[in-house]
Amino acid sequence: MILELQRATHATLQVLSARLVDLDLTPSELNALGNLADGTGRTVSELGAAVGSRPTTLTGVLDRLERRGLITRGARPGDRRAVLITLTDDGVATAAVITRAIADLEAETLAGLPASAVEGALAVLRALTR
Amino acid sequence: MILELQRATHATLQVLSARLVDLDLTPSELNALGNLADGTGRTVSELGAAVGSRPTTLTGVLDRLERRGLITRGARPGDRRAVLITLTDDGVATAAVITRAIADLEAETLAGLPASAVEGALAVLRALTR
DNA sequence: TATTGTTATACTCTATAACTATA
DNA sequence: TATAGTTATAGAGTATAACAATA
Repeated sequence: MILELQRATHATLQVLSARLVDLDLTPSELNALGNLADGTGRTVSELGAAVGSRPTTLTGVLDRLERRGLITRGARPGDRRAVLITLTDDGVATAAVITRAIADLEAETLAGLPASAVEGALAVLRALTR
Repeated sequence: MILELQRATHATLQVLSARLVDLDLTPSELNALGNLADGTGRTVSELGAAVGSRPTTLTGVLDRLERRGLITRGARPGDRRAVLITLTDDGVATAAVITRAIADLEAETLAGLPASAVEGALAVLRALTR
C-alpha cells in the first residue's frame, strides 16, 4: 500500500508538472500557489505548515514568486513580526490554472471508479495522514 | 483527493524517516535500498526507473552507499556498459530494517479499516499511477 | 524571554549537456 | 550511431544554527 502510495504520488506530480510546464514554476512554487489559491492570506509559518516546508525553505520560494509579481509580502495587523503572503491579480490567475489542472486530472482518473472505491481511498489516506 | 494523496505521502515519509533516523540515510538512499531489498541485482537504469530518479542523480546516491559498504557495483554479464548494483551483507541487513519499518507502519495505520476501504484505495492509487 | 521571519552554511536532489566505454 | 553510466555545472530543496525585529 505505502509503495503504491509513493508511486501514485510520483506519477501524479509528473503529469501535473508536465501539464503546467508553461507556467515555468518549480514543484515548491506550484505547491505554494496552489495552497494560496483560495485567496486568503497566510503567514509564512501557516503556509509552511500547509505545504510541508520550513520557513527557511519558503523564504527562497517566496522570493522568486514575489520577484515574478505573483505574491506580495505585507504586514499582518496585530503582529508586526508576521509576514502576510497575499496573491496578486497575476497570482490569482496563475493559482486558478493550477487548481483547474488538479481538478481535471482528478476527474479524469476517478471517472471509471465506483464511489465506494473513492470513499475507501479517502479513509485510507486520512488514516495515513494521522 | 490529490491533495489528500500528497498530504498522506508527506506524513508517511515523515514518520518513516523519523523511525529510521538511526540509519543516517537520506530519503533517496532509503528509497534505493528499499527497492533493492529483494536481493535481486539491478542496473543503474533499472533502479532509476523504479525509484523515479535519473542515472545522473543515482550516481551520487550510489557513491555514498558504496562508500558505506552497503552496495557494490559490478559488471553485468553480456553487456560491459551496464553496472549491476548488488546489496552487500550489511546492505541486506539495512534493507531488511527499512522493509520492516514500512510493513509495520502499514499494518498500524490500516488496522482499524475495513478490507473494502483498503481495496478501494488500491484501485484509486493504481488508477492514478496510470 | 519567546516568537517570526531572514540570513548563512553545508549538503542533497534535480536537470541539461558533455564525455567515456562499450555495443 | 546508439546506449550505459559518469562527470560538470547550475539551480533548487533541506536542515541547523545564528540573527534582527517584535511580542
